[in-house]
Amino acid sequence: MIGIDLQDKRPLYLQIIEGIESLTLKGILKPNEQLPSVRSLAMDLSISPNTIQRAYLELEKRGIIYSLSGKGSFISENSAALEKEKMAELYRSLNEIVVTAKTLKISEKKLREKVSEFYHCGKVGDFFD
Amino acid sequence: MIGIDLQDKRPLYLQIIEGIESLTLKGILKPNEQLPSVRSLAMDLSISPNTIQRAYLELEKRGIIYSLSGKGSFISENSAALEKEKMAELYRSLNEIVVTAKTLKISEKKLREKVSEFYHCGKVGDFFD
Amino acid sequence: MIGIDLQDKRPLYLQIIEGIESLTLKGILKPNEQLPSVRSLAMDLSISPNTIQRAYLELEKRGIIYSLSGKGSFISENSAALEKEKMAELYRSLNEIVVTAKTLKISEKKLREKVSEFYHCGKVGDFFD
Amino acid sequence: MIGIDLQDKRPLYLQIIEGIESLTLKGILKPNEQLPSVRSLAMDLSISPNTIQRAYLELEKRGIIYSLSGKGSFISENSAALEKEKMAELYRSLNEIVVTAKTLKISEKKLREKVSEFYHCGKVGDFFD
DNA sequence: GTGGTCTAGACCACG
DNA sequence: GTGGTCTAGACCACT
Repeated sequence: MIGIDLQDKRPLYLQIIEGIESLTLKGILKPNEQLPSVRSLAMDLSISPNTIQRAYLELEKRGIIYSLSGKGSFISENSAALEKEKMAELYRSLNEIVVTAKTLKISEKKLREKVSEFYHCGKVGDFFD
Repeated sequence: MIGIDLQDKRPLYLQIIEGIESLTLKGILKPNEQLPSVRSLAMDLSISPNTIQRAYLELEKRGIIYSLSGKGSFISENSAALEKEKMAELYRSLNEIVVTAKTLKISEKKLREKVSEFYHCGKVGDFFD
Repeated sequence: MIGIDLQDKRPLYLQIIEGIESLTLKGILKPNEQLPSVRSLAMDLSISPNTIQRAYLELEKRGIIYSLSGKGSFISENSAALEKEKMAELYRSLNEIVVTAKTLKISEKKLREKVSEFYHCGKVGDFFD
Repeated sequence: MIGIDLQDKRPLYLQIIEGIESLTLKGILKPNEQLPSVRSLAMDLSISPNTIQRAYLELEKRGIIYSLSGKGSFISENSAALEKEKMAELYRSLNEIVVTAKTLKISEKKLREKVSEFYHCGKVGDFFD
């Protein structure tokens, strides 16, 4: 379900978080759906259960999932909040890029063209499947 | 000339590198201009000379500056190369963002509008003064 | 595994880099094999961990090794690239020597004879054991 | 007469030494010929007289030149010694290269071919004129 | 004075 | 335990 890249410089627990967030955004993981247990996911990905635990804890803190002791972890219902958060983050990045582009004297027109180009034939570098 | 942000998560030496690259791109630092010495910049920024040294070393390997033992460090001449490098990097980031935007179901139109908006009233998050 | 020579004029970190590159070329270090940790190698060689760290960092930038924070450092897989790089470097040196030999009026024949001589009974000045 | 390269990593005084040695080897500077004075050569090359002084001192120690106080510096007569020294140095380098070539599994035949190739069409990277 | 190398500590995030 | 960053000193060669 989630793919992790050991060569990736980002910490493993973050890759897992982003993987689950991504699956939730795409609607593959639905509200109240049960996540794999810490131990089984650790087995699947061949990494330490500690790392999974940490990811689940952080996801709970972010409100993406909720855990019921003895029962497991589940996707929470407020996926709308997640979506808003992600969009805000994306616009912040976009703003930064546009500002940098200006200092590089890239025209607004050129920038908008590039957006369209990438929108239709952008190569994906996705980490999840 | 260069400001550093201790709150920033990025390592100090990277902030210095990007600061000097930025000043070079903006034409504030001109080819063959002498940079502050390792020690004096360290004093100015109240950080260890070692950290400055590391930044200068990396800048030299990137071809942004050249250092002469016993004389000082200087901006190198091929700043055109730097500009191209930075543009490639920027387009890579933009591509990534556009792809993410698609998965968030943001329309191409909306994206282009945001670009224009940021282009004209983008708040700057600059590191220099 | 690696020996360093304090008498050698070249900086320690370079000796370490070349030591590991050499062991990799010779196939003694294999792809994905784990290197000694920064601290343990520092202890072994009785030098500062900082110096090892610097060498590992440079090796990673050269693509010889990859480092995973919290896990360790490993030989990377594209050792073919390393071999090509080393060969180009060697031919460059050889070219320089031949040119110098010409200014010293050493004949082509003499030079080729010397090559054969060294090829069969060349004394090694190796840094490893 | 001598060209120096400020960008070259080798110290200036060494570049001057090698420049004069090279001119001597080529027969351009003849035994007992007077060298430019420290001050005038410093002017010519736009560098500090200290640096020239250091080069001349070292050349005298090596027996390449001799100085008469109040009269100037002159090429000494034993240029044969210089030539032998340079040849020994060259063969040492060649030996080193051949040994390295063996570890790279370059055949003796290939190496001899390369020598001939470079001998006839070697691109020069000379520092003197 | 300059850059280049090195030491012997330290703290952090990660697994 | 690991690598990554940083400090506050030091010494060297060079100009």
